[in-house]
Amino acid sequence: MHGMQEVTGSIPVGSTTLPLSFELNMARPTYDPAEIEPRWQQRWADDALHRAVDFDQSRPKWYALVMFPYTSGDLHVGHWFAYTGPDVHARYKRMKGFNVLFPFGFDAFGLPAENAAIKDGIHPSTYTSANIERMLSQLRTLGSVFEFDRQVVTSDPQYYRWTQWIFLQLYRKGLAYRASAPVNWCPKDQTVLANEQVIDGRCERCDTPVIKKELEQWFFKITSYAEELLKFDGLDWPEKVVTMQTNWIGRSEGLEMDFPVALRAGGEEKLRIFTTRPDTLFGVTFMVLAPEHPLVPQVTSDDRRSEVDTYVATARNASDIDRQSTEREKTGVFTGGYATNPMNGERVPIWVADYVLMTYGTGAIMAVPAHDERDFEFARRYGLEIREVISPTGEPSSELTEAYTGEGSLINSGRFNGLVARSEGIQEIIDFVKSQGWGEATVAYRLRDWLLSRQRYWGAPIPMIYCPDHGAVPVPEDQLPVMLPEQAEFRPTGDSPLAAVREFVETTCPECGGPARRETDTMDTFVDSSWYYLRYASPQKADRAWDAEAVKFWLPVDQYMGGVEHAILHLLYSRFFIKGLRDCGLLQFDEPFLRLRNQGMITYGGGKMSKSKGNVKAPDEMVRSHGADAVRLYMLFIAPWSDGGMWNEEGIDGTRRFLTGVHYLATQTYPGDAADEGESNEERELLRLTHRAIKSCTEDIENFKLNTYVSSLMKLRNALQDASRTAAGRTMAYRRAIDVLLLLLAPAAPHLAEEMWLATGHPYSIHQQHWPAYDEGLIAAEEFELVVQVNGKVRDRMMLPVGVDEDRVRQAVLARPRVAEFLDGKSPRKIIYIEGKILSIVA
RNA sequence: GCGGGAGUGGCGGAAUGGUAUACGCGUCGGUCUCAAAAACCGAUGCCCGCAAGGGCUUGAGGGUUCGAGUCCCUCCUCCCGCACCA
Repeated sequence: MHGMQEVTGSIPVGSTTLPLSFELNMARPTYDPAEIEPRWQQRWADDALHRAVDFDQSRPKWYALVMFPYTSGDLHVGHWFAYTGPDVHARYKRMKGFNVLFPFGFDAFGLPAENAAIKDGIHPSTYTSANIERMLSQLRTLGSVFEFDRQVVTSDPQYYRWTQWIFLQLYRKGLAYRASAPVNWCPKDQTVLANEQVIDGRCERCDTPVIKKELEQWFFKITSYAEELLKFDGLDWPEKVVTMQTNWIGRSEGLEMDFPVALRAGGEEKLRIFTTRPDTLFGVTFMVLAPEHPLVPQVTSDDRRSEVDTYVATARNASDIDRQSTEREKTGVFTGGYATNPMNGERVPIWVADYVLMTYGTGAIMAVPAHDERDFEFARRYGLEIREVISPTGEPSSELTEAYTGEGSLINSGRFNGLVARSEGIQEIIDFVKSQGWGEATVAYRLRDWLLSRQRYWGAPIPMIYCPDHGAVPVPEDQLPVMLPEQAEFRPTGDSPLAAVREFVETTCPECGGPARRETDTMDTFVDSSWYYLRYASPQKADRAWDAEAVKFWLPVDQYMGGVEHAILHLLYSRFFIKGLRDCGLLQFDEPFLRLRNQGMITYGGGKMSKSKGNVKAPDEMVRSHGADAVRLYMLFIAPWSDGGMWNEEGIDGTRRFLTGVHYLATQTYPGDAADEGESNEERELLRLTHRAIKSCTEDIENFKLNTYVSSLMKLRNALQDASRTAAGRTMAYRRAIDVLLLLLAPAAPHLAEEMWLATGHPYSIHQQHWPAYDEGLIAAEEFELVVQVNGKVRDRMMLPVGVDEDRVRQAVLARPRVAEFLDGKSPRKIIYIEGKILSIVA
């Protein structure tokens, strides 16, 4: 025994006094996580306890997925925080009777490995496999139920072979194409940068402002799905993510319309513009072309030529931060050319200015300074005319000090005067423009096609061959994978590293057998991650990307969990892939992820943990000193899973104490002689709090409110500890309550729960038990505490039987001396009774 | 600028319009100990009061209500996303 000393006495509990016997000075026997945790992990792995069963029709399936990590180094507590919640949820779903698929893999291609390779002179593949080993061993110590048998690694040739195959399917469908485009270029590192490597217009690595460079690139035609990607019907996604994607796609309805322009060389050309405000057409006082617009040279007059050329050259070389800043004063030059506004026949000057983007709409605008803030600013600066065509009063304003973008009616607009701006005005003018054949209603999207080629080494080679006679030819499918050559100079030189590997580049044309060159660019890693969740359905399949039946069985993903930083790119790309592959006839569903849940971020030392920032906190030491169960509970308890927060490990003692307490209750009171089942008040009370705990734990896990799930477990433990010191501690209800505590604890602290399950005389394994059910009828108490308010303040409380009728409540309350005191002789003007809760008296 | 989210004890946080501060950390007191740690027991929002008790309190200010952390209006602060998108 453990120096236990029995003391008897009494403590007041509520209004009654209960007999009591409790232990003093008891150093609680603790348990050794280092002994029990690895033991159970081994046993569960040997028994394949958590294996998903393909084609099992006897249970509902549940495909739970966490976003797979980059192989950039050790797992840190941020990863653990992210994975513990989903792990608990998956375990819970298994106990609820689901056939759960919960796989894990690694996003292994990409810049982290390449950068480490450049820095330390290690080959990216060596670096990557070392990290994978390390991360896997950490995940095992966490006691997670990820199914590692289905592991997917994107840099494995048996995986990227199918990434290349998918590229070819999309290419054949016309969804992948090659075109010249401006890309991000870092002048210092002499390399192209991925969009996500450009932070606020600067190179992520050297902080140099990035410029645009024109290069031949590969694109996926995601824009042809812009409209469908705006639909989220049937998806249970966070509002925030839906909004972000919707804004990113940026749908705008408007008018495309031609303005005739006289060319310098003689003749006439049509300048096409896009506007969302056709109702302001009579307010056009100038036109603006983007510097890259093809008509610029043709409309520029001889006397303006040198100035225009200089401006265009400067704009092309300007860095993104300079060009995109809204703070900067707008600049531009007059071309000397003129366009005609078909609406009123007026001649309007054509300017070039870099506030107009070649990449949106048609790269040209009609400027209406009176009703557009940007045009207003520009007109002010260059002394251009500002003509009001919309007025809130219907009368011209005396002076415009800023662009008026509000409601009003049309003025100075010929036959359209008096129409309501926006709604009516837009419609009528579009109809008129259409009837004249000047243009038509269109929809513009902010979304651009997905630039997928990278001039980088560590990625899947794009499976194309260039033949002098046959042009771009796809690599035949039976020649996949196009292997990434092991030896290559991957330091950035400004050229694709693969271009320097002769054995790789030199090949023959699949069409004619003549000499040909391979494509030397590799694919963006977002391509790899756009389909990995399909591979999990049949990861070992050697002769195809996926087994159609397995995909049909498991997909779509029921619940996808990860950081909100992937709200746009990864999730949008994945949705595009599914729709594209569906249209290739390869899939029969429309959306990859039915339900999406985002965890919050764990910050440390003022920011997101990342290896490059050096503020990483590893969980390993905590696991050694407190055990995986305590760390798991702490991860759940530290903050709401969806919020995250600042890392702080001071509270870990609390979850460890809790587990020690559970261990104590389960070992010290079992096996004891339980008295026959009775119907005592204590037993009914135990039953009540047990069912109450089941209810709140169930609801909390369902809703991913995992911090309150843990606090419910703690409340139940506290209550059982109190009960253990009374006669109630020797009843069947108490023993059942201990069982329930262990079952409810099992998803969060799987090792201790299993150990105690056996220690209390149950058969292996607790993880194959059913999640306990609760009975609402048993939760209801027999008495309730009525709160009495007088004039809005709580003045008294009293115990009453449940179901007591209102008249009796009123009588009882009005008879109370404290109530009389606060009524101070006045008679109540109004009495409100909320059944079972509160009685509010207004005097 | 536009869009989204959030402001509650010393700290992390909890609260279907109905007892604000659950649960935990920390702190303080106690038990045990030569002592300390651990463990256990208890107290712990703030102010006044010996006490009984009273008053105040959810970023600020108004409003609706018998009753507001929660709903409405005005404002402040912080975080996240997009940002010259015509």
